[in-house]
Amino acid sequence: MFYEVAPEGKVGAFIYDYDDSLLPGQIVLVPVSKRIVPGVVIKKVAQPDFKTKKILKVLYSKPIPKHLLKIVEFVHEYYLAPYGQAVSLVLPRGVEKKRRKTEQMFGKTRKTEQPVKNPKIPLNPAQKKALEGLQKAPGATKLLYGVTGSGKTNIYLEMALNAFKQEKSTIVLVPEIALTSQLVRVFQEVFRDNIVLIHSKQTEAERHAIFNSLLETEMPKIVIGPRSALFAPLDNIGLIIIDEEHDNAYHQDNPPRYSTVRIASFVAKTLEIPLILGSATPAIEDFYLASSHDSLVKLETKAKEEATTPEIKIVDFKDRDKFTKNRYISNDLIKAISDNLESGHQTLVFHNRRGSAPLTICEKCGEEVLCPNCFLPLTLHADRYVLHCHTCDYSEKVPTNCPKCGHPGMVHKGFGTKLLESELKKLFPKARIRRFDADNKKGEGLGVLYDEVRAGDVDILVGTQIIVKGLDLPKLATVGIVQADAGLSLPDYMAEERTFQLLTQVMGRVGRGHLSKAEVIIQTFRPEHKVIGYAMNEDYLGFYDYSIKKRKKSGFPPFRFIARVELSMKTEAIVLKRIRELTNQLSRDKRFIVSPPAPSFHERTSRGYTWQIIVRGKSRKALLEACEGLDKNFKVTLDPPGLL
DNA sequence: AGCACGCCGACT
DNA sequence: GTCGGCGTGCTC
Repeated sequence: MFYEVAPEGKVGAFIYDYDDSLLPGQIVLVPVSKRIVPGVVIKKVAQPDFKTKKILKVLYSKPIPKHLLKIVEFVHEYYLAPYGQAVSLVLPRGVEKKRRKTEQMFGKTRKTEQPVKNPKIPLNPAQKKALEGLQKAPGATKLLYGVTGSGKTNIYLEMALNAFKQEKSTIVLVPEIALTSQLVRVFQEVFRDNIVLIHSKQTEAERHAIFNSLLETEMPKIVIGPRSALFAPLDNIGLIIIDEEHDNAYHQDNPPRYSTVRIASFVAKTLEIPLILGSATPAIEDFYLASSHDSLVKLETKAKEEATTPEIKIVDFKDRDKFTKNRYISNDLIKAISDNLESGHQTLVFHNRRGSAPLTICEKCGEEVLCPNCFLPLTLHADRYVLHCHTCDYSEKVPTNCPKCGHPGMVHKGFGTKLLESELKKLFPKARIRRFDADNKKGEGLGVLYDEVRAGDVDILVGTQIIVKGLDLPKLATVGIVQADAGLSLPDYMAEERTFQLLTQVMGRVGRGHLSKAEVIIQTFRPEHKVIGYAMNEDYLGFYDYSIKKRKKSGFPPFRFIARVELSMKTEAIVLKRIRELTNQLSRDKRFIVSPPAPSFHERTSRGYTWQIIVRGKSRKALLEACEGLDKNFKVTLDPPGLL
């Protein structure tokens, strides 16, 4: 008998033969050229007119759930991903490996299960209304726009409980499990050991074991995990929840590039189950889609009344009178920090740039020190006195003389968290200052820091965006945003949305009802900028309105689909020639808007030059067809989560 | 991913 | 003319 099998890898689906009969979705081992790789049986086919190889082994007698096969098909078509890449999403890493015998994680029968006690989830009137709204909303995908502190988790719980009572499983997706301990805790209180957690610290073998148990079990489960948890091999899914649906972590940035929200929406539609997207700052795209499908539910009442509204102060960076004590830290922020030190409160100093200085240039000839591999500027790390590449990890000693003209005067431009840390140390020598960003060593995890900060062992916390996701710091009185407009001038239609979300998140660290004092100090070169205004007023709806009009006018998502087409070649001349030819060719098709060629973010690598164009079209089908026909040298990314 | 094939420059 | 560099395309 002959079967179409999609093997893992950068290949399509092939036809093999096998003596016994097989079911679509069975995981098998097949030979592909000289390698042996795992793959999934797609379907039975007629004998082809070429000689086929044999399926070597059947790894699982039970096929993976049908919706996972449909996901493979969907990702293949919707993102133009090779079958093999799509398959890699639904198989755990190392399925082909033999594992030592492990304890069954949970049994097949009801007896071994800890029953859920009959819990009553307290819902306030606003939450009840929102729940009803979600239940009534048409279609599968629904957006729960709930302001911070409105209690979205209780609604998730109630819906998951309803599904559970009907013997159905729920998948709860969170951006990063480490930062979601609160959500996990409340779910555990209700569902006990019916919860299956997936997190990044699990080993390949542990994940494999989880895969096996989920595939085997017939009991309803609550699977909580990052984006990959969407591919849990559950047969009886009744509900999918994506918390903080706007979060960047829901986009996979290595191939196959996909949006978790888009795939989940597809799954919900095919299984005819609800998908709940929850956020206080939904992605502009998703808010638009939800409101035009009448599936938007608003929850605008805060559950806890004690929460204090923060006092917000804007400091114009251009006004040097406000920076007489320090170049980067305003007098207002310095005053706030000293007040907090006196009263035993904490201050968070936020700046989304690591290192000491992002640029090192020769003061005479202007030569920039670049990474020899990536050709991107090297960042100064003054504590170790090295220049470091944040892209490839290359590092070198700081040159004393210009590598080009030999002039003995290199200057460092710009500033990062390490510089802020040392400035703060000078200003407050007695304060306990802690910096936290991606430069921290392994083992110095967020958890350790979090405990330290909660215990009150830290006075001033300096950090980048990794510090601000979901932390609840009871002694935090002031948040200082060092340069709120950093990132607003990037040539990317997503730049404003990302800045708004980041600012909202940073500001949200304060005023959570622990202290009577809650203060945000926003330093910016552009105090008049609309986005900063919406963020400081916590006006998501205003920001949405402003953004959607802009998107409509300029023809960006959700009004057009985007494809980014990149070309890498060894010489710049050839790249330019060929990408210009492509631009002209695509521009002739009136269904597309083609941006002029621009150097990619990683413009030069040691292997060559990369340029890109952005193609936009109202019809995804037309866009897919145009991209499908391109020469293989062109690398296509559909729906890139940004242009850079 | 890994490997064969084939086109082009360098060299005995 | 031959060796080998690597760019290109295929794997059922």
